[in-house]
Amino acid sequence: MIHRKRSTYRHGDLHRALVAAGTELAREGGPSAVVLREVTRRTGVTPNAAYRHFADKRALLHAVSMAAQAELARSIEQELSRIEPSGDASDVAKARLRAVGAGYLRYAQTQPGLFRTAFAEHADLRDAAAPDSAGDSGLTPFQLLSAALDGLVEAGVLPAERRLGAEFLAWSSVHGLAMLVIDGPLRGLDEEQRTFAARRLLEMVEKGL
Amino acid sequence: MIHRKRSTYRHGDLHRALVAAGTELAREGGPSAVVLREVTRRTGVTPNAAYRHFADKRALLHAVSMAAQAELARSIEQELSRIEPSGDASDVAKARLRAVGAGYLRYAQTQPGLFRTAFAEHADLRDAAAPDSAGDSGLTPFQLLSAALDGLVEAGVLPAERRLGAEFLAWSSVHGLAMLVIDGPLRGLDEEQRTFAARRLLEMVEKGL
DNA sequence: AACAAATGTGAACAGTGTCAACAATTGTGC
DNA sequence: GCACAATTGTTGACACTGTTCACATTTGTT
Repeated sequence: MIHRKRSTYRHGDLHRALVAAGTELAREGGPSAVVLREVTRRTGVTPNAAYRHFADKRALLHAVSMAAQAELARSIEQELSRIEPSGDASDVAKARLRAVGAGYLRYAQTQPGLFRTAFAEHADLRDAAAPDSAGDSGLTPFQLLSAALDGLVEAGVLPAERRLGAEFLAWSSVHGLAMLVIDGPLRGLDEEQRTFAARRLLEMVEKGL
Repeated sequence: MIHRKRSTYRHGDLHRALVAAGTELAREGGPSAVVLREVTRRTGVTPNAAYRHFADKRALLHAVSMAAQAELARSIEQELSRIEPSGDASDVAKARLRAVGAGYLRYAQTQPGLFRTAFAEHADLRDAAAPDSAGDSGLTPFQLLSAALDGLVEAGVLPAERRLGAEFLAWSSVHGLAMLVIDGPLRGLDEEQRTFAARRLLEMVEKGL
């Protein structure tokens, strides 16, 4: 067998390239669309090359999931940056919590494939604090939510004794709406209905927390 | 080629048998575990036999999903049957809404594989009203929730102007908690923490609706 | 310069969903 | 009764997937 010099040796940053290709696939078709052979195909490399950087297909998908969570974090951060510091501290604190929810929901609707990928493969609570899944601020979606809730307590809006486990309640509500809207039974709602449902839901959380 | 009499002809009710086998697979390993060839293997039939009853693998999975929703409905119904009619009508109405949520969450934790299957394949709002996904009472999970909310309005607990879209809010919260607990980042919570979170969540919904 | 580690390729295997052609059973019109 | 069509299953094949093992080539180390 003749072997000439290979041009595609030492790709340079194959790890990152594979994650990037997988992310694009997930963006278009969700977690099931990220198939190992297609990822390597798009990267211009042999299927087995992926095994030098990831133990499994699952490991690759996990990396893509982390990247998706980071994008989600940036969506939240963007929403947070919109709010202007008014005089009332409690109003600002409330606005920040709503911004977290709004950013979460906006990302789910804008990038349903990646959103589903972010939570498809079993993510641990450790992942929710891993730097891979953090946005530009260095905080993960979960940490951004926690910070908003802390702010609510500091501003005196939320009693301290209700703070414990509050992220679970807020997260559940928003996450559930996102899931039901993008591929659950609430799919097919038009833009107006969705924003209405989102607003009502965030009001419910604020009131019922 | 010699062809003798076949013993496995006219299975009788292959359609139902396939759904049953698929349901068992989903129960053990979630939606990804229901693989067409294994389903037919367990039913003692050739892979292609399934194509006489289902257009696709997706169609088979959809049927399993409907069956899972029916089981979910029965879990809710069981929880509803536990509540005794006390004197106060508003207390009963509130208890019924909590029962719907409790049955939902209990099923998600008891049968995570089937629960995930119920909402894995894109379910329409039509499916939420289809008789295939109804429990013994003839109502689907969504319809059971709607009925509970109607009861809340009748009892004067929930103002009528807040009734519109209320199922989406309640459903989102409970569904989100279920998802996060069974394979989301909230996995690993022990029994006590889960029931605590469930109680707090249902309180939040009742208060914030 | 010799050698080991890292990073890619090639060939192969079991397993999957699906299709086209065929066969056996069951039902139907005369 | 009986030819004939519809139903329901089987056989064989194909393209595709994730993964393993052996091998080749490049890069880093002593």
